[in-house]
Amino acid sequence: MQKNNELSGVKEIARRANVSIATVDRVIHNRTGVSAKTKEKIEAIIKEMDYKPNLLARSLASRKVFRFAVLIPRESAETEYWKAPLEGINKAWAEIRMYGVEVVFFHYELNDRQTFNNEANKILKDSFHGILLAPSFISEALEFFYKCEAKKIKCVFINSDISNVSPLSYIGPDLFQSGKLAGNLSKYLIPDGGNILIFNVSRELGAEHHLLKKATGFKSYFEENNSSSTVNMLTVHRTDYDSVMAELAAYLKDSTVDLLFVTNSRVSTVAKYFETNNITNIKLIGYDYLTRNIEYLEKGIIDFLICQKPIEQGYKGLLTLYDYFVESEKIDKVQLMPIDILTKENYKYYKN
Amino acid sequence: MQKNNELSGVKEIARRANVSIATVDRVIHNRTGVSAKTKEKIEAIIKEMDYKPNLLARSLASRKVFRFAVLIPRESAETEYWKAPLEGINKAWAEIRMYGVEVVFFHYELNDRQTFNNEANKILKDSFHGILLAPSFISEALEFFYKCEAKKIKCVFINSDISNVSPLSYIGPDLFQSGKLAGNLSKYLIPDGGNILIFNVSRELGAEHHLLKKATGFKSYFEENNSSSTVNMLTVHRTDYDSVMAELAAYLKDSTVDLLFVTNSRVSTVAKYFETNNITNIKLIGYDYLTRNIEYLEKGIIDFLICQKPIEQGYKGLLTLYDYFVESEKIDKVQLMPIDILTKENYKYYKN
DNA sequence: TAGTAAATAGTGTACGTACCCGAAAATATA
DNA sequence: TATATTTTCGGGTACGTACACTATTTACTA
Repeated sequence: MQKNNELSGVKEIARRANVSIATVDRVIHNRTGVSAKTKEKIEAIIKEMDYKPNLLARSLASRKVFRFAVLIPRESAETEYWKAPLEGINKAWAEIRMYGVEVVFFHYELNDRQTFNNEANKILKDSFHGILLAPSFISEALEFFYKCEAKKIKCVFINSDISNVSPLSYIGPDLFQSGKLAGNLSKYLIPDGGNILIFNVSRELGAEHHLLKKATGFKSYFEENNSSSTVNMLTVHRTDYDSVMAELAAYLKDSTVDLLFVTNSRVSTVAKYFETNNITNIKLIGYDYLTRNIEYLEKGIIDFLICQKPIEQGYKGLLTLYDYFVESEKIDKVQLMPIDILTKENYKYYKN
Repeated sequence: MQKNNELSGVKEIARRANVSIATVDRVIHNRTGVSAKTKEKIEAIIKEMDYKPNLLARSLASRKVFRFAVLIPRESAETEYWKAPLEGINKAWAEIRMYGVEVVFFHYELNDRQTFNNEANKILKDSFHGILLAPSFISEALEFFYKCEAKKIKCVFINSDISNVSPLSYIGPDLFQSGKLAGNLSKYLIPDGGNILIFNVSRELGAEHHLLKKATGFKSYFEENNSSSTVNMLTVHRTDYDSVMAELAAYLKDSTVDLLFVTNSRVSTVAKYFETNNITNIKLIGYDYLTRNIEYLEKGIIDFLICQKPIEQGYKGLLTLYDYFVESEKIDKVQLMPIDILTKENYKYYKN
């Protein structure tokens, strides 16, 4: 069996247009050096043939290399979350490296905004075509983004977005809706009229903006449905177990809570507290498919986990840069991730 | 910026081994015509260099074509379900056709097992390297599978599996667990001790085996949890609205039902019945992200939809054949799909 | 109108691999 | 030893595209 030897490709275009391959090449890449007349003719033929360049041959012949930087938090002792996007990025890289894609990784600490600046500056000193970043710290990320724009470097955001700014694409959850879904799920856990606590656990204020979006979405569910539930919010600026425990204990001493919504992956910290103190009457909703969280989901201490495909975010993030540069495709400005619900019953089948 | 001009590729291997490129090529594809000594030497060098062939160049230079047949149900007036796998297949094909992949489609009617045989025979008369099929009718599919095995044609199953048979891969849901999850979801909808009805809607008995697996899984949840709920099952061998309606009405006249579990995408038919008859006190769980189902999910008539990534099933199905033949990768025998839960709140973000 | 610069078009090689074909070496047969 | 066979290997071209380099045509200047 043979590959389709139908006349196709630049050679056939050249033959039909009575020009050389090089001329066809010129109009395809719309370079200069072709008269308007021939250009028009060739373009017509290309359209008529519905010519699609052979990407294999193209990238084989091209000596071009695209360099992408990745700027995301380092996986921390407190949460393994960022392992997932990294895994997705590496998977994508493996698929496209033969097309001439180079990737350099830069990691900052989620509880230290200065490290973001350090890594960002390293990137700016080097030379990259595109950057895949998690803009955890709004003002720092914004500053960096503008510098990139000035240098004509394309950015793709993952995990959380920044308002009023337009990267090549945002790939991640709709944070508001994600929170709203959490609110909705509460109706399956407790009757209306209960006491609900939104619990934010985050060291850096700047990295917290996306948690607040979730909280807002969560609250909106109750407002829109004229719920008689009471929804309060508590924020802890420490992420270690003892601090979280202390703050939570203090709160629970004065107030009754029927359902607790943790706005990020730190839900396992709360679950651990519930477990050690034998608290079984508070329903618990949180985020992310992490081993520690799954453990508590399995045990029934966490009732629902909401997940947003972190691996896929990384995977799509790098592929988006690739599509833009190598395949020069038009890119969706926003690529929202699904809002997945994990329970004790279905988590085994989840693909992060 | 230039591509890595580090010495790599067959040329470098040939240089190091003091042989020609052709000889290296011979050992790579372990063809005959190379002395044991040189073969050994070249293999050592390949290992040492950790040589990875450039797939682009390989497939560009290769004149090989792989022909795959796709044998799945035609999208019917009653359910658009099979549009989704088809979409996934076409997406995958678009990505790999430049690697020399040909795909021919064959469609059978889900309510007529004879059409399966007709199409299957067409496939056997032609010449294909691999087949992607939905083995809806067990005995017919089994017969076809054995004929393919005899002709050394590789098969990939999607959507439902057949026991005691080993295709190249099965890509689809774990039907038992899927049903079990549905059972679990019931606890969020009705208190324990309720009356539950499993409802199968399927014309052909043979195409129903995977529905029964779901039903078994569903029941197992109640057994394992020592539930006091009553679980009955009803099967209708017509798929048109009037027949379904009649059967259901007859059943409901004699029995009270608190929750109804429809084992396939026909749940919208039931929902329509509920809507027109203003039945609001029966919770409804069903399958698949179809426009009609989503409509009733939005309206609150369907409470949960379970989805199993039909598009991805098709996508992965074709890619699996491709990986096996073109990239000669080792293939996972079973590729289970996630069991996704859709509610009114999160369906908008679902990727089928 | 020659002479020159600018615009336009063509030729040829390279990318990394596959594979045909023929040459050389090794072995077998006479 | 001469010839025929077989085994082993190298040369060279092709895949479809990119691009550097060269050749031709056209337009412009003096």
